[in-house]
Amino acid sequence: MALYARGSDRVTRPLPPTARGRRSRQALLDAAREVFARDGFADARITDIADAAGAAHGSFYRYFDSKEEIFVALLRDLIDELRPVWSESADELTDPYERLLRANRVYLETYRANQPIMIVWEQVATLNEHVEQLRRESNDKFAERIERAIVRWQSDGTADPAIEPKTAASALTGMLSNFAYRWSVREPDFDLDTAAEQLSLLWANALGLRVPANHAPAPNR
Amino acid sequence: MALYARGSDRVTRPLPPTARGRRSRQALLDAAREVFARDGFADARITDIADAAGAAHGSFYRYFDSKEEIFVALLRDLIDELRPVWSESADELTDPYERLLRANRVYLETYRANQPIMIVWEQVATLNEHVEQLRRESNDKFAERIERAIVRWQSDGTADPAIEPKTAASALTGMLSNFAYRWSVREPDFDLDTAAEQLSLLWANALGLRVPANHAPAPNR
Amino acid sequence: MALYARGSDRVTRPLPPTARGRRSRQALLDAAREVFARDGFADARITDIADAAGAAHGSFYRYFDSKEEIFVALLRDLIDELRPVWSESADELTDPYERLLRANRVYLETYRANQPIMIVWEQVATLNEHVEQLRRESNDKFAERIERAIVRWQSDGTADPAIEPKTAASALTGMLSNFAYRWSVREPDFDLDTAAEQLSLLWANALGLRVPANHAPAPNR
Amino acid sequence: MALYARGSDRVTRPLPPTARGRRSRQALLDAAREVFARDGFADARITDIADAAGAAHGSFYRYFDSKEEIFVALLRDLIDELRPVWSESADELTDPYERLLRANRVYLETYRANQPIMIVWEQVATLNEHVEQLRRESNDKFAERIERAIVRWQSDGTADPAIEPKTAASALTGMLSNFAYRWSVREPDFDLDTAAEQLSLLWANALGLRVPANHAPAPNR
DNA sequence: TATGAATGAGACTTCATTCAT
DNA sequence: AATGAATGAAGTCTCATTCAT
Repeated sequence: MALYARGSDRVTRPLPPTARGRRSRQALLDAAREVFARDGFADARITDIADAAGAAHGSFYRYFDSKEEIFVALLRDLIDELRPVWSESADELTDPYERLLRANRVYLETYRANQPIMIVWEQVATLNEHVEQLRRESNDKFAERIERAIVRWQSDGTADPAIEPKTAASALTGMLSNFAYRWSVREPDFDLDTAAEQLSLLWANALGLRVPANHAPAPNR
Repeated sequence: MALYARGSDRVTRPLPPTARGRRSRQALLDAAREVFARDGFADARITDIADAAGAAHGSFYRYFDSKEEIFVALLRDLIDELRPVWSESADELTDPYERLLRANRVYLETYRANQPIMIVWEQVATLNEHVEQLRRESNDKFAERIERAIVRWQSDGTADPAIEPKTAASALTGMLSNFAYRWSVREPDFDLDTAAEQLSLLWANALGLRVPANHAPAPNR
Repeated sequence: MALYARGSDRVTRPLPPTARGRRSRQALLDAAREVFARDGFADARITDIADAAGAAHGSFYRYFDSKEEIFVALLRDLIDELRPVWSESADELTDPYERLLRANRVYLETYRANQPIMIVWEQVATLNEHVEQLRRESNDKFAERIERAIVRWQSDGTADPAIEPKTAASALTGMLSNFAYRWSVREPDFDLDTAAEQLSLLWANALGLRVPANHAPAPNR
Repeated sequence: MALYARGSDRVTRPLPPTARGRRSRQALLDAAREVFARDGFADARITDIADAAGAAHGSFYRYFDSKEEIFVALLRDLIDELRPVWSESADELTDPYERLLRANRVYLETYRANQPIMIVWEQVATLNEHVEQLRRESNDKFAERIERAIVRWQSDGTADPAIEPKTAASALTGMLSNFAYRWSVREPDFDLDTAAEQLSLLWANALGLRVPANHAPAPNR
């Protein structure tokens, strides 16, 4: 298949030299996002993508070698848009719960904003090694950020020392993404605020963090 | 949703009347499980299934109309094998944590025992409405069991009353299944005991349950 | 294919020796008529015929070798039912027009009573040599009867001597059958009396026969 | 029914944009006419059509979706060729019989010139709704022309007023087409002149038109 | 660069017919 | 005589990819 350079850099073909070429390439990418979102990966046909881009069938192959390749290129863009999710936020909220809540909100918001393509990403990850790896890296970045936070909180004495940070980070971020997926599929209009609070509560509890009184929802029932 | 008749009769077509026919059908099912596990759904060819069953090409169609249909029939069998996961266990462990731990272990064990086909199920669920529904039903049964338990524990005063049981049950069972999936894909030989304990700890904490001292792992690091 | 003995006798397999066998055979024939009428020849499947007869798939082949064979057997029965159409009627109506009218009525009635299978016969005749021959024979018998009548009428001085009897008989019986077909397909409930009278009028005129005043419809418009 | 755009554009898919494409499409149409004429509709295989056109298997599907579709496209061309049959002729022959004779001759000539494909058309019409409709439209145009003529002749006092024009037109054109079909199948080399005269005589008589003495064949026998 | 035509491997299905019980 | 399972040839259709213009 495609060959990878070390680390996270992939061999990518250079962008087209002419402006016209770059426009065509971008049109294909835009069209692809639309078509994948609508039809899923398996059912998307290259013809449809070319049609949607207003390009001839054969033009596709000037820019991309295969359906997989354009999908990966698409994901690169998407991953950039997801950066806020896993990048250490610059702001310095001191309260751990507040930070969790913010992170979870951002995650859910981003997921929802990109729902259809996120779902397809999920699908393709199960079918394609390369895409799986991209997802894993993206997941991992988020998980590593959480893992580092857990370690910090444990050394602060803020978090339950019995927790194994790596496992917990993986499990909790998994909980989040799985939740986002399930609810997107079932009830695309779920109430984001409530969901973010409940999930944050579960996280905080799970890690043994203290939840500020003003955030503890009214007792149930 | 789907209603089952008693015993081995399922809705959909009746089993073949002769023993020979039933043997053939079963051979196809066994072959299908093998082929799906090996090739995934999309790459599995009906020809391969027939071949693996030692049957002629066209014989497949005497018993199943399509790849999807045999896959669903296969899942029906699998779901029966998963019953212990979501059926209320008869035993009367009184300690909530103990019960969580047991449930999580059973889940992980079952998942691992059926790893390849579980992974394919996960994949197909994203591609196919009918299969997605089967998965959802299976998930829901487990989640409902957990939800009932949370409600009980909240009324006991054992669990955090701020937790919304339905959301929590969905999130926590999702965490479990996502974890099982991720680890199966990455490290099929992960240590099941440790994983079960860590996950149970997270669950217990998340719900506000007390963890018996003998189960709290040694402090980290 | 099947071998024919001389003349109109065909080699036919003997009827089954046991009563049960004969019943099965007949059930298949009845079922075939129904299925052919419903689905046409090309779309009728042997399975369907067997099913409709309440017989097992394989039983069909004990009695018939192929779809064609059962169709021909079916036509044999049908042709018997059509005998009144082409057999010289015993009664001695003296008036030529009266005899035409009667013949045409009988034809249309018979056609209509057997519409669906007649239409299929028409279809199969275009596809299958053997069936075409049966139809031709059936047509020819009718045409020959008409031809003989024309000759008689011409020697009587009742019919236009310029008419070539063979061509006319073929053309006019063709007109009749084509009319029956067209109207069956378009307006299965066409008014038979009116049609018979108009057609007879055309025949009589064409042949130069005198139409009795009481049969001449009121002038048009 | 179906509306045609001007010139060679038909409803349904637009013609290929490039000359090469149009050549390929036409090659397939030509090949199809040949294959259908040789094998009939049911036995014609798409593969054979592609082969006969010197095209690859899959190329067929760039231009036509199915065997039926190409057959219909073929008929559209054929119907254009049949136009002289049903279009009111410009010439002003005053004698009704002369006009009948000319119309019948044109019909028989055209039928004979396109014999093989006409026969297949006849066959397919019995199998396929769409084709049946095309045939009906074509028939109807001819019948309507005759119907108008009958009405005219009746108001002239030239034709038998007892005739119902619509029925007669349908019956007589049916006679013609049936005759053409029967004789094409049986004796492809029938004598066209004689047939045309006999048929015209029958028509003229049937309608009560006077036949010019020079056209009345010598008395029979 | 762009276009759209051409290719052909590959999978799916159907169903008449044969066979074992 | 009857049953229903098994067979496999035959044909359809799709679509990623290559090519000629």
